[in-house]
Amino acid sequence: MPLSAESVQAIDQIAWRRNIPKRTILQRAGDICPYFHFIEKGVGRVYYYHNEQEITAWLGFEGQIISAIDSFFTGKPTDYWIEMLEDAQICSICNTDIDWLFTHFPETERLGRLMITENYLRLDERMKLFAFHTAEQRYEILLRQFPDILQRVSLRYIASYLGITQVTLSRIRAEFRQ
Amino acid sequence: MPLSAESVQAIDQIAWRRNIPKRTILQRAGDICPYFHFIEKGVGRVYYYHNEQEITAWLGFEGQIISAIDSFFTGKPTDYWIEMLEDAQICSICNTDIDWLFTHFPETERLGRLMITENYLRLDERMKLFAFHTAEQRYEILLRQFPDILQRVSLRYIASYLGITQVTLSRIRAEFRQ
DNA sequence: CCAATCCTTTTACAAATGTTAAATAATCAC
DNA sequence: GTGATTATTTAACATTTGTAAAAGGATTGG
Repeated sequence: MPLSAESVQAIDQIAWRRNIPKRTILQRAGDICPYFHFIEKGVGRVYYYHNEQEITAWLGFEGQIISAIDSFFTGKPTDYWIEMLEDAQICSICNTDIDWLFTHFPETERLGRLMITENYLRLDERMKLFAFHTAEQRYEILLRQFPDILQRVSLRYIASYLGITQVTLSRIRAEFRQ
Repeated sequence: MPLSAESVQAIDQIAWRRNIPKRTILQRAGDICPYFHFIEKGVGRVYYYHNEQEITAWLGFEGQIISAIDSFFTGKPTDYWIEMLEDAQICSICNTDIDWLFTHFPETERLGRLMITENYLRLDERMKLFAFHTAEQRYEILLRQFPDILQRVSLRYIASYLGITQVTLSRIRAEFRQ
């Protein structure tokens, strides 16, 4: 989507680009100024605790956005942690800056709406994946979607992202090898 | 959110309000101009076919929006059917009219963004419901959320919405009666 | 290189949910 | 009201997934 030079300059002003090493925690649960992070390089995971277990809610790859998206929208402290799993290059924008941007450069509001819409559709896909596919089908679909995921993300995070235990994932993989 | 008189008038022009009887199909799979329907009275369900079975993807009550929301956003033909389960009062807006509205009345674009955001958060809730709760917990939570749902929606639709078979739902209900 | 730690697989068993079919209950059309 | 249809429950059995514990592999820091 094309933007005017003024809007682009404004985005440049509020965006914060940087390189960060593997295992950096991009965001901690409890933060009240959540960022929206655009991944230029690297893989990250969004997770939170449920019954003292880490649950991987989202995996983000190059060209995608990774964010504690509920908190980003509501302005309340987030329950999510965000960790980069590889050395990464990240471009972040704080949500108060986003509000400023939308108010002063109305055309960016449309961009924002379209980005939320895109995320909505991805979440809708993920919802259908859970509602109507077995664990094995979800694993196959994930591999097709991200062919290099096995080299980049450890199996316990993948299991958690698929909503199954590591034991079940191991069983599925054992089936596959036959 | 307050809107100017001009925006309100424009919305009035494109909105289509009407009463429809129980069992009316609001939208058929394959349609290419999907509507977004605001429910003023009644209950509706959004469903689609998966392995020749009807799957209830969404239930909508008074004050909520019901829509083949993927198609509404993408402009592609929808796979969803929408049926009202009670005599209902509906206010519908076509997505091409929405685009016109957003372009000519920029303040409505913010309203649109906030509405999508709200729907995103609801879907996120539903996602977590599936990922981290048993069928029994999902049923309890649904009853708390919509206390009159048992009088208004038949159990097979509820089972489908919860992502379980009718048999499993019956078992859960039998447990409850003890 | 080695010990410690973390990651993954395997095993045995338990619990949850699905499948099929039949029985019962409720609703609808005439 | 009555018969037909639809909705819900129950039963028996199969399958999937979870839990806990142990064992084997891989990785890391000194």
